[in-house]
Amino acid sequence: MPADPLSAKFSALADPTRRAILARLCEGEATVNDLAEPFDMSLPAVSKHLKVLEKAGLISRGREAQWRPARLEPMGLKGVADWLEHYRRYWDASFDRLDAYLKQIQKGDPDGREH
Amino acid sequence: MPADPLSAKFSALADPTRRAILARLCEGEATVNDLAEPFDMSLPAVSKHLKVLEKAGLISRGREAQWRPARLEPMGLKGVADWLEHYRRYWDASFDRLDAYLKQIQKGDPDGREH
DNA sequence: GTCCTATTTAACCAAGCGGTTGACAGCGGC
DNA sequence: GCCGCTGTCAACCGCTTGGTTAAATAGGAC
Repeated sequence: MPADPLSAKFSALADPTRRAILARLCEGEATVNDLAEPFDMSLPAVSKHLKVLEKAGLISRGREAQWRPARLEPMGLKGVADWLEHYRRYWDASFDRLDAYLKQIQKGDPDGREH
Repeated sequence: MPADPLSAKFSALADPTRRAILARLCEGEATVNDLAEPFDMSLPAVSKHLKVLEKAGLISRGREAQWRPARLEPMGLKGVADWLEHYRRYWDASFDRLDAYLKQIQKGDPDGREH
């Protein structure tokens, strides 16, 4: 893990291929070949993606004969979730306002003149 | 917003400077000069960071005379939170196991032989 | 108009990223 | 030992990123 784990995690997640790999790993362990199968991409490319995910602490890898299965690292995303949690109140509040507005419309007050 | 909003958001968040800017904007609107003040960085650099955040839908900007104040876009992070939510059960489960293990230790069963 | 402040644009640069191909290493089967 | 499979390493390439400086734009004050 680098000096700034949070940046590493966000950066790792900023790629659709890597997010798809994570989604696939929710179903259980997988080899590099398994993971590469859905993508139009060479094996070394997938291997690099796995290394990024591993360095970010989002997956871990085992060794069974010539296979190096990858698995989800369950606590990996917790740091991201904790960071996000500080901001939850902003979109919650915003959603509440939107919700109130929609209820106002239903009452036949589309301009929100009531407030 | 680009073709892949989620990637744009994660990518925008993968920079400590930009996360610090978001944190600062929690306290309210701020001008580019305000935002640049804590950083050892030129103004155009901050301006670029703001553009990244804006394109990711995490902030929006106004126009008041020659100032272009930035403010938090409340719903901006919701997409990220929704994506993360799918994975919550993984770290929750992991935490529960850790919790159970700690309780086991307290009971004087450090090797977890009970299970 | 002229000056001052706030901010963006343009051009540039070094470093990193995402991909490729080709060679190499680990391991089981024969 | 040798083949075949799985995976990584190394070198390379084009594009993006995060920063710089210098010049341009926008708007208020005078």
